[in-house]
Amino acid sequence: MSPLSTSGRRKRPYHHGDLRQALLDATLELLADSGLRDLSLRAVARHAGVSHAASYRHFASKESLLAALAEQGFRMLGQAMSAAMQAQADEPVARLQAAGVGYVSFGVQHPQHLQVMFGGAIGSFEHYPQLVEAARAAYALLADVVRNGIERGALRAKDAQTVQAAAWAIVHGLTQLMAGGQLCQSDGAPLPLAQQLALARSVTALFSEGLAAQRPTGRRPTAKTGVS
Amino acid sequence: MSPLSTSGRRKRPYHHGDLRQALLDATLELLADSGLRDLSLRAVARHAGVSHAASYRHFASKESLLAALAEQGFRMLGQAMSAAMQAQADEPVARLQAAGVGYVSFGVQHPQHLQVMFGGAIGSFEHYPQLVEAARAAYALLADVVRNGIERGALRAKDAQTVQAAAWAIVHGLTQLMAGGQLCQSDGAPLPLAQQLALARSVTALFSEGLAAQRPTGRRPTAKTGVS
DNA sequence: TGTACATCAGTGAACGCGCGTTCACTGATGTAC
DNA sequence: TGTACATCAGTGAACGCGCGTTCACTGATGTAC
Repeated sequence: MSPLSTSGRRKRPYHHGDLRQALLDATLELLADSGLRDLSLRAVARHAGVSHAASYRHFASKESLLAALAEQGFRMLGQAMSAAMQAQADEPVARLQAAGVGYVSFGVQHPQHLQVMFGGAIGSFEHYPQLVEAARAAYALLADVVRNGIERGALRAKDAQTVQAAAWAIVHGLTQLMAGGQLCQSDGAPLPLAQQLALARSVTALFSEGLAAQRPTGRRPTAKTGVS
Repeated sequence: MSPLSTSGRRKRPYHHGDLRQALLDATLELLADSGLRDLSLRAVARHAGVSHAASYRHFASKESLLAALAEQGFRMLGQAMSAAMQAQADEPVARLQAAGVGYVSFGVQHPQHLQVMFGGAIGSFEHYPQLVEAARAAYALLADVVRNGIERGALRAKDAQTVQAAAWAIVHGLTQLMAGGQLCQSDGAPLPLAQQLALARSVTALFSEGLAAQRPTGRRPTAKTGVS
C-alpha cells in the first residue's frame, strides 16, 4: 500500500498512503487488547504510528471513527448472512437457520466490531446516515427470510413482526452471550470457536424447526429426542 | 433515613445515614441521564451531595461500586423470574414462558442495571465472588425450568444445554435489542413499555410453544395461523 | 522538461478539562468506666 | 450522669495523568502552463 517499503530502516514517507484504513485497523487491534472502555483516539494514532492530530484529516471526531467501524461491521454481518443463505437450497426453514448461523458466526469471529456496533459507543446512530442504512440492510436480510417463509406457508405465522423479532433476538442474544463470555465452559473459560459454532447450529436448528409449519420428521418429536 | 430532616434549610448532618445506598441510587440516576460511557465517580458523589472522596469509605474503587450495582441487578432479575413463574400453575411450558417474560420485563424496566450487568463495565466478574454467585443463581432459574421441562417430557429435548442456551439467548437478545433501542417503532422511537411487554409475551410464547413436545392446539398449526 | 502554485496530509505544541485515587485532617458517635 | 477515648464517616486539597480537540505550521504531491 505504501509507496516505499517500510522495512529496511527506510524512514516512513511523510504521506501514509491509506491512513484512514490504518486507523480503523489500529482501532480493531486496540479493542481486541483492552476493550471499548479504554480506547482513546490518541492511542489509536500512536498504534498506527502517526501524530494524534493526524486522524482529524480522516475522521471528524472519535465517535465518527467508531461509527465508520460500526458501519463496516454491519456490512460484514450482512455479507456473512447472505453467504450462509446462498449455500442453502431455496427452502425457508434451512435458509432461516443458515442466516442465523451466519449472524452468530460473524459475531463470535469479530467481537471488536460487535462492541462498536452494539456497545453503546455511538451516542445516536442518526448522526451517521450510512450507518443507519447498513444496520437496516442487515436486519432486513433476516426479516425478509422470515417474511418469505411465512408467505410460503413454511413457517408458523403469528404476525410476522413477532417472528422476526424472535429470530433476531435469539441469534443476537446467543452472539452477545458468547462474545461477552457469559456463555462459557464450566470452568469459566470461553468456548473455543468450534464449540461456539456448533452451539450456534444446534440453537438455530432448535428454533427454526420449532417454527416450521410441519415438524421435520412428521409429527412425532425429533428422532434425537429422548427423556433422560 | 437521615436523623435530621434535610428540609427547612437544616444543614445536612455530618454523617449521612446510608451513603452506600445513596451512592448506588445516584449512580442509577446518572446512568439514566447519560449512560455508562460518561459516568464518573466524582459525578456520583456530587449527585449524592458528598465530597468525591467519601465514596471510598464504602467502595474500594469505581469498578467495585458498579459491581455492587450489577449484583443488585442480578438479584432483581432472579426475583422477577421467580415471581413470574410462581404466578403459573406447575406446567413446564407456561413456566418457561413466564420466566422469559420476567427476564425481559426486568430488563426493559431497569435498563441502567442492565448496562452495568452486561455493558462490559466490569473487567472481570471473578474479582467479585458475590456478583458471580448472583449471576449464576439467576441463570440457574432459567436453566432449571428448562431441565425440569425436559425431564418431565413436556419439552422437546435435544441436549438440555442447547435448549437452555436457546432460552437464555432469546430472552437476553430481546431485552438487549429493546433496551438498546434497536428494536423500535418504524419512526425510530423506542417502543412504549406496554408494547415491549406485549412483544415479550408473544416472542416467548412462540418460542416455548415451538419447544413444546405437543403443539398446543393438537397437531395443526396454531389457531391464529394464516398465510397472508 | 521545467517551474510556479494550489492543495492537502501529517506535525508538534498547546488548551482546558475532568478523572481516579491518596492523604492528613476533622467532626460525630458510642462505649467503658 | 459524666468523661476519656477509640472508632470511623466524611472533608478538601493535592497528585499525576491522559484525554479530545484546535491551531499555525511544514512537507509532499500533482497540475497548469
